Formats: sequence, structure tokens, C-alpha cells
Amino acid sequence: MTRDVFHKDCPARDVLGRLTGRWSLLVLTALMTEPRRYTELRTTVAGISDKSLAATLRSLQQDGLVHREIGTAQPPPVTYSVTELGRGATEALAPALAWLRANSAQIAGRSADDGTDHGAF
Amino acid sequence: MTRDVFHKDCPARDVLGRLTGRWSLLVLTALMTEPRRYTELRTTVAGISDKSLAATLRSLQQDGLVHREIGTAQPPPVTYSVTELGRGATEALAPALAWLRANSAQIAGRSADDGTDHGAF
DNA sequence: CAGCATCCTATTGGATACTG
DNA sequence: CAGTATCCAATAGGATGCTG
Repeated sequence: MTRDVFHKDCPARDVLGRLTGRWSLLVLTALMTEPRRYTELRTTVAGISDKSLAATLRSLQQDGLVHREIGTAQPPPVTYSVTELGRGATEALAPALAWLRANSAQIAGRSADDGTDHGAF
Repeated sequence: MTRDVFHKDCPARDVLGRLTGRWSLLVLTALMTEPRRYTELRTTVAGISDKSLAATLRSLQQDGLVHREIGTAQPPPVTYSVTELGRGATEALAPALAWLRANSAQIAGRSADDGTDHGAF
């Protein structure tokens, strides 16, 4: 006990580092329902920059969580989808996301409760 | 659909940002089984610095996920524990951690497979 | 359309030393 | 024991402009 991930040299630390990037969870979840094109993703994950989206996708792709496919049309459409591994990861992350949805409003209004009701936002 | 967390101004974004910090998941999980003292935590979460541990604890405490209690002995012992809210959060994160434990070795050996067998590390 | 290159700033986080 | 203070390096990430 208190081993593996708590150990300094556990490779899970690296993976954790990449998965806890600001955008990974959002991008993975956005890809869960259906494959998406680059521009589509940038719209869905509102607020992400080109640089961050590209970096996140590359990172997820290198970890084998996301698949990148280039079409033959002109200009070539690029479609991203989750791999089997990525699907497992996203499903493992789903409870965390659900918890966020349910509790973040309460947490956000903890140190700065200005009385404004954002609802889910 | 494609709302709430995908919206730019959703407060879940902030909470996500703090929860996806490099150490939050580890610290929360370390506190799940039993309350722990500061030094104990620093030992359990191997590799964390004083600065990062203190910052992580302050952040979690402000979000209401962790409780800080100061004893009366000399020098005053400080004990950290998860709150009810924190317990819910950690449980929601547990599947992600389990997935990490099960799959990170495979992922880590993806781009740099040197043949070394780290096992779970 | 799907990025990459460049520049820039802000934040993270480790090391070290110090304190009540 | 339980931190804080300071310094510094590395990284993340946004803005902008450009490309095949």
C-alpha cells in the first residue's frame, strides 16, 4: 500500500501529468459521442486556442488515446476519434466530470459569493 | 448538449483547473483512508516539495474538500482530513486513478520502449 | 481547412534557507 | 513540526500571423 502512484518514479505520474492538462478531459469527452473534425472540436471546446488544441491532440495521440485520420478530399479533412484505450480512459474519467457538473457551482461560490446565480455556468 | 463544462464561462472550468493540478488527486487519495499530519503527507506523496504540498492543501481547503485541524500540544500538530465534499470528489476520481494504475505502464512504454520492465513503477 | 511558427506573459514547481 | 520566503527554471498557454 501507499506504493505505485505514490512512488516517485511510477510512470503513472507522467501519464497523470498529461491527462491532467487543462484540456485533455474536455477534448476526450467531446470525442466520445462521435468523431470530430479539427474545427468542430475548436468550436465544441469553447475557449481553446489553436496551439493548445493541436498540442492536446498530439499528446493524446502519442499516448494512444486518440486516433487521427486524414481524408482524401481537397483540402484534406482531418478527423479525430477515441481509440479503445481512449474510450476506457474517458469512461474512467466520466464520474469525475459528472461530479464536477454537480458540485462546481457550489464550490465556485465559496470564496466569492456575490449572489449571482450562474446556474450550471 | 455540448453546454455546461464546454461553455467558456462555466465555473466547472475553474474547479477543473484546481483539481487537475499535478498533486491534488494524489493528496486527496492519500487522505481518503485516514487523516494525516503534514509531514506524513509529504512522505506518502513521494516527491512533492513543501511549497507544492502547502499550496495544494490550501487550494483544496479553500474549495472545501479538505479540513485542517490544529492540535493543542507543543508544537501544535496539524492534521488534514477530507470533508464530505472532498470524499465525494475523491470517490468520483477513484475510477480514473484505477485506470491509471492499470494502463499507465502500457502507455509509458509507447514512445520510448527500452525493454526495461518497471512493473507498476 | 488544419494547422505551424513566433512571441510573449503567467503560472507551476523545485531547491534552498529560514522561522516560531 | 509545519510551514513561509526567496530565487530561479521550465512549462503552459494565449495572441497573432502565416501556409499548403
